[in-house]
Amino acid sequence: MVRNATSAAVRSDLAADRALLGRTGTAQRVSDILRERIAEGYFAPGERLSEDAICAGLSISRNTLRESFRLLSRDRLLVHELNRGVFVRRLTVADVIDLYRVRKMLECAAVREVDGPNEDIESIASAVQEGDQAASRHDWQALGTADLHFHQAIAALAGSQRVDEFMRGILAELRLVFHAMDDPRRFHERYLPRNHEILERLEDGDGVGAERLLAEYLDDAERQLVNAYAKLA
Amino acid sequence: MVRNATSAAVRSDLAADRALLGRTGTAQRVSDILRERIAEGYFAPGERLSEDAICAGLSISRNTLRESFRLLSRDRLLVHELNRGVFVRRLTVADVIDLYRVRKMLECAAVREVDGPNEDIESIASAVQEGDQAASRHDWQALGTADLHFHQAIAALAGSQRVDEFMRGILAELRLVFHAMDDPRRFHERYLPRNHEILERLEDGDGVGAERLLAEYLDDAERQLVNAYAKLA
DNA sequence: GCATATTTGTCCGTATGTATA
DNA sequence: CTATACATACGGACAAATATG
Repeated sequence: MVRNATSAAVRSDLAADRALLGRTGTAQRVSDILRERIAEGYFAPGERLSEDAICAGLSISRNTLRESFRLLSRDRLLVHELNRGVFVRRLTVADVIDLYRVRKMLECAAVREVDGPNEDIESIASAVQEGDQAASRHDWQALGTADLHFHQAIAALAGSQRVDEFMRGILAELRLVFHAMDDPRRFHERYLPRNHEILERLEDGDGVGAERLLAEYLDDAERQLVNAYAKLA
Repeated sequence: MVRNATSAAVRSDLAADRALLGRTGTAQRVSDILRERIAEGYFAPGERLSEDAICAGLSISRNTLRESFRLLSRDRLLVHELNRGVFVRRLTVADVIDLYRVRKMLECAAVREVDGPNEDIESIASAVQEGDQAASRHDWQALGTADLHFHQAIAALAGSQRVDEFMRGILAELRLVFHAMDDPRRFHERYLPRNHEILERLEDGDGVGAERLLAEYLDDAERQLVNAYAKLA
């Protein structure tokens, strides 16, 4: 009986894994855990991740953990130095500039095509709403993630699975930059009203107008972020 | 003496590895070998790659090979099915459309910014020249890769390391599509003169003119490729 | 539908090489 | 220079899933 119940619980876990197609089990699961830890800043940029320590902590083998490390290195969240181990990525100012160059290309191209009602705009609107609620709660962490959701939704206007995935990676890297800064409040707070404006243009079907606002937004954000980041490095 | 000479030779190999920063040794090397085999069509789309067979063939352990598989899966060249193994990716028509959507976004945005002399245009010119030579040799395989080099150089105009890498992946996927087709000649041959035209515009600093030609090029190529590919699937 | 062989998933132990105190 | 700690890579083992008869 008990054995059956346990077996059923395990089975449903495996079924859930199977649903997410690429799942290979442990390695993928572990990489998701580590990705989360990195995203929330538990592992700081520059920190070295010891194989033995994490193996022991998560009760997995070195081989499995190494597979997880590979996945995260591929996502640029970890850097692998030969015979030295893996470290949480520490981005340079040049990286920040590169990230914003990519964002300008993708996000601007995505909004420019908008010339009428588009159902994908709903997810942009809900990201803006998410930001409003976070701001009213004075939850600046949540405001930051709402801003990322906003721009992820912007990129999704392109309607390309690969652009979506690329953008996810870009924003995950950007999160590393935000974690290196002390005060996320002032940074994200300033841009909330501009997200509203961009949304309005899109809802009016004015893609080129939205593009202009978005380009200004990204230039300002890049300038401010580079200034703040250069002081730390 | 002999021992010293051998040691020196090995050392220079390792030094070369170290120079290419991300090198982690065997796994990376093996993934490069497999990537090459896939690119040249030795492993056909849909084919399963046996762990034992490749381990034996390359004289490496399963653990190392599995790390290589991870790397290639991350590049979308292999797909990993749980408890079934890895297969060479087989792209759908939707994938082809997605790939061209990305190309239009990136390549058009890259050329649009050109408004004057640019040293990066040299590599575009040499790719065109590479295509001319391949065509004169009637080497259609080489013509195909020259075309890919051309578009890689186009994307490089953006001046972003991440865009370069993304584009490399996009074009590697596209190679899988070309391998599924029988006659690469007619496909690539048609577009060589258009590459010349685009290059001329860029050398004249006419970015927007180049963008228009490039957009037409990509639309035509997509249409033709989708038609040919739909017949196979 | 069942029993088989094959293949993958995961883990362990170890020998070797590398970096660092 | 030595010693310690760690990463790399290998080979073997067993369970679980899949493919085959």
